[in-house]
Amino acid sequence: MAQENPTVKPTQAELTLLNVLWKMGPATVRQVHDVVSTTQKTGYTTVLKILQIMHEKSLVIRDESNRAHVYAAANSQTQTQSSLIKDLISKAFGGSTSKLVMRAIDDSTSEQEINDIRQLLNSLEK
Amino acid sequence: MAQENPTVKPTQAELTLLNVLWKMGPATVRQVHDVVSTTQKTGYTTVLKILQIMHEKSLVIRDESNRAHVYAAANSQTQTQSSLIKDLISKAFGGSTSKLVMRAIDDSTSEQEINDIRQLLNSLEK
DNA sequence: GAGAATATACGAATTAGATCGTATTTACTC
DNA sequence: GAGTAAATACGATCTAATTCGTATATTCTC
Repeated sequence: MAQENPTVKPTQAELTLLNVLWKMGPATVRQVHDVVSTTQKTGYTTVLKILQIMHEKSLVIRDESNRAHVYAAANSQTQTQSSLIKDLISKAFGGSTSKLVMRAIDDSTSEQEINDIRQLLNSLEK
Repeated sequence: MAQENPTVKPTQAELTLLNVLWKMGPATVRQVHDVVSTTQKTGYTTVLKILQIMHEKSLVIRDESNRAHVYAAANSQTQTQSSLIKDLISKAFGGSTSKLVMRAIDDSTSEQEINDIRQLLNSLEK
């Protein structure tokens, strides 16, 4: 399952905007800003600038056919999650996925989460 | 299981040095540098500086009783791994541990890793 | 079509991370 | 105790991330 592009790791701020784009689908700067500004006090031009930088990095694609450009995530949420996990595993878990999984499970507190994981594992066993 | 300190998230370079300290135990700048320089071309004073900064941040403790200070990780590897996972879960998995676990398992490629995880799950079932 | 509203573009300021050179201090060695 | 070796301290540079102000361009609305 080779990655098409070398998968640039998004920064903190970039990830925040990607989360919005994954949830909403393609959106204008204003739409993205409206969403993020409900939880953060981020200026409109800040969101614009970050999206522009992300476009340079090919983290997003944009449709410039209208005055208000429409941005969309270039990579799927799943792809991005995978590359972030991979990065963490290599940097902090000596490359061992099972160590990360064990730690994540050990840390699970909520009963709901534990049940979810259990089901996940059951479906894996067959 | 409350955290004693507010758990500062180590940076990339800091994590590299922490990995050495966790493996070697308490060590001098020179010892740390000797190890990291086998895989990277990092200057001695760079390692020194980063350890000093980490000391300010309380990521490491140091024994100054001898001329060559002896540094040790302030938090366990397990603690640090947990906080890094927690951070990733909140930023990229909408707070869902099971989603992260699922993604990690889905991405597992090596047969060995898959077996390790399977065993981990079996031991969890009882 | 003048003016208001709204968009992008651009560049500056700030902060943090990473790197390293040089200065200074400390301790051995003869 | 003079000189060398080796340690820490300090500060400068460079880059990247983040933020936002201002300039400029476009489109609506009367």
